[in-house]
Amino acid sequence: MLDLKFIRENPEKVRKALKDRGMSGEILENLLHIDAERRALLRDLEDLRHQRNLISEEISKLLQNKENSQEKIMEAKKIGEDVDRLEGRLSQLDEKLKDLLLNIPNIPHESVPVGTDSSYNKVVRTWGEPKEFDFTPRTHLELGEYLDIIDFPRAAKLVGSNFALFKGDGARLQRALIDFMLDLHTKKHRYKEIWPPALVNRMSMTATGQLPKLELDMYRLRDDDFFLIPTAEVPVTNLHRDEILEEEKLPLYYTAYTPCFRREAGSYGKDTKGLVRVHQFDKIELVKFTKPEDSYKEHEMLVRDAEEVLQLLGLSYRTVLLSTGDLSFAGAKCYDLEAWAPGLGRYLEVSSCSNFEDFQARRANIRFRTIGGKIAYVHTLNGSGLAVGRTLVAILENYQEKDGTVVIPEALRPYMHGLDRIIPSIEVR
RNA sequence: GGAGGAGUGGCAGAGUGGACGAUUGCGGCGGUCUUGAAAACCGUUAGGGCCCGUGAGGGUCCUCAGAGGUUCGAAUCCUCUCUCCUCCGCCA
Repeated sequence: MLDLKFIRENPEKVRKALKDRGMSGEILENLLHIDAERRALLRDLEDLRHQRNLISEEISKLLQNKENSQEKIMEAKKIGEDVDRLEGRLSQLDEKLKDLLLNIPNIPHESVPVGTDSSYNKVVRTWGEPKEFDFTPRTHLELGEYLDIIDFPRAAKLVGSNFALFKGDGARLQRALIDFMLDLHTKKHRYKEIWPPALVNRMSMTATGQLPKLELDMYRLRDDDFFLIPTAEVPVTNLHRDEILEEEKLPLYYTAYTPCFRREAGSYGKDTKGLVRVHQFDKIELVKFTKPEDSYKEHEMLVRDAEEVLQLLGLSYRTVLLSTGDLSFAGAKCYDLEAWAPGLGRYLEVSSCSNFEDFQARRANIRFRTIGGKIAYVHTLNGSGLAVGRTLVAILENYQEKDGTVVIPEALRPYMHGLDRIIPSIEVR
C-alpha cells in the first residue's frame, strides 16, 4: 500500500506507475476524488466533535457544582445527532478509500525497464553455458517415469491433476535439496531459519499483498478463515507485523522451508504437464527486513545468495530484471533467476527476488525506531532460494546421461548418503 | 469441544463513568558530573489523522485486542468476534 499523503502530493508519479504497468489510471482519479471529499467531511466532523467535547466538559463542571445541566445536555445531544450522521458518511468513504488504496500497486523503481509485458525484461547476467548433449535430452517427465522417482498418475488419484508425488531417490533428492539450500543460507549467508505454520489468517494474507486481489488463487479453508500459504513470504514477513523494531537489529535475515499451495486459477493450458506448474510445491524462501537506505544494496546481495545455490549445483542460469509490466503488484523491483532446462528446451524460473520497499511494511505496519527515537517503516525484501521442484527439474534434465540415468551433483552427494547416480529401480529397494 | 481468567504505551504494570491518552518502574533520548565510561542525579519520551504555519511550532480529532451499542461524556458499563493463559476432555 502506498502512503495516501504521497499519492495526494505526487499524483503524476502514481499515474505514470499505473501506465507503465499497463493499468488504467481510473482508480487513481477515483481515489483522489474520494480523498478530497473525505477530508472536507472530516473537517466538519471534527469541528462538531470539538463542540460536543467542550459542552461535555461544561456539563461535568455544572454537575460538580450541583447546578442544572439539562439545557447543556440537550444541546450536546443535538450535536451528537449531527456527529452520527457525518460519521456514517465518513465510514462509507473510509471503506471506499481503503479498498482503492489496497488496489493501487507499488511504484516501480527508476532502474526498472519500462514496458507492458515480459518482452521488455532485461537479462542482466548469465552464468554457465546451456549444456550441449550428443543425444536428444529427455524431459524430467520422461526421466522421472523411467527412473520411477516421480509419479503423476498416482498423485492425480490422491488429489487431482497437477500434483506431484516423489518416490525413492526422487523423494530423497527433494529432501537433500531442501537441506542443502537451508544449510547454505543459514551457515554461510547468516539467515535465521524459521519453520512457520503453513496456514495463515486473512490479515496476514492482506499484509503481504495476496489479498484482496488474488483471493481466487489461494486455497482457503471452509470452516475457518485460514489460507494455505502460497509462499513462506507470507508467514515470515508477518513475523513482525504490528511491531516496532530496533534500528540496531536491522537488517534481519530469515530463511524458511515450506510447502507452497497455489490454485493457479486461470493458468490452464500453461505448463499443464510435469513439475513446472503444480498446486503444491516446496520452496526455500529468503526474507529481509532492512532500513530504507539499505534496501537496494541488500536486494543485490539477496539475489547473489540465491544465485549461489545454482552455481554450487552447477546449473547454468540467467538473471533477469523484470520490466514494469511483468513486476508483481507489491514489488518495486524484481529479479528472476532462470535455470536452463535442456529437456524442455527453455529457461525455467526458479527464483524471484523482490524489493517491496515500504509497500508491505505499510500494509503490515512493520516499523523501526531509529537511534534518534524517530519511527519509520522498514523495507521488506524476499526471494526464493530456491523453488525446490523446478530446481529438481533442472538437475534431472542437466545431469542426465545417454542411458537415462542421472548423476547427482557433487554438492548434493553428502546429502544423499554418498549416492552419485540415480538408476532405475528394478525392484522395490 | 467444555469451564474459568486475562488482553492498557518499546516492555512490565496501575487504573471500575467526567480532573485519564492514562500513576509508576524498566528501556530509549537529552543533560549534569567524568580524561572517557559506568554509577548517581535532573529533564524528556505512546501512535496516527486533519487544519494552520516557509519553518520552529500551534490547534484539533481519533486510538487502551477488534467491531458494534448505552451515555451529554467510556480504558472503565453492555453485546459479539479474535487472541493468550489455567483446568477438564480428545489427540500425533
